[in-house]
Amino acid sequence: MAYWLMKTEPDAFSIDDLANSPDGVSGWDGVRNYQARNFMRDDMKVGDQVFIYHSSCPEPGVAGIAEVCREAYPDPSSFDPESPYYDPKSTEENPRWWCVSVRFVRKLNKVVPLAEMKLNPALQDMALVKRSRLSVMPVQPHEWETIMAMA
DNA sequence: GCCAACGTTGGC
DNA sequence: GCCAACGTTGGC
Repeated sequence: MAYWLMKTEPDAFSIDDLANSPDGVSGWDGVRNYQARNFMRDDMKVGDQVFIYHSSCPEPGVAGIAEVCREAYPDPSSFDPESPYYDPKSTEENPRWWCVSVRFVRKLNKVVPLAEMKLNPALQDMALVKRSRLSVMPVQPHEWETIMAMA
C-alpha cells in the first residue's frame, strides 16, 4: 500500500465537500499536469492512502485523509465541452487525461500547516516543501508518519 | 495583488 | 530541437 498527497483549493472542493459527497466518494478529475496524471494512471491502487491538502487558502496544509477506491479511468471532464477542464485533444478512443476516485476517511485533528512542515527536518525532501506545483505526489512512509504525528 | 517557479506553446 | 514568450500555480 502506497501513500500520496493530492492538492485541492478548499474554495472549490474541500475535505468537507469530499466528506459530504455521496458515500464520501468523488472522482479526482480536472488534473491537467502530465506528471500528476501519470501517478494517477499508472501507480495509484485501490486502498492507497491519500493526504488531502488545502492550497491557495488562508492556512495551506494537510486537512485530512482519503483512500483510493477506484483505479485509473479516463477523466470524464476532458470530454465535456461545458466543463472548464474540457480538452478537445482528449477523445474516448484515445484519452489524454485520467483520474482516480477517492473515498473520505477522516479529517485530521487539526490542519497541519505547510509553514510547520517546512520547519520539520524529516519533511525537507517533499516536493510540497520544495515548492513544486505538482498536484498529485507520492509520500514516503516516514513522511506520512511525521505528518500524522504533527496533527 | 505580487511575484517566483516552472510547465506549455509555437516560431524558427 | 532550441528557446523566448506566455500562462498557471500557489505561498506570502
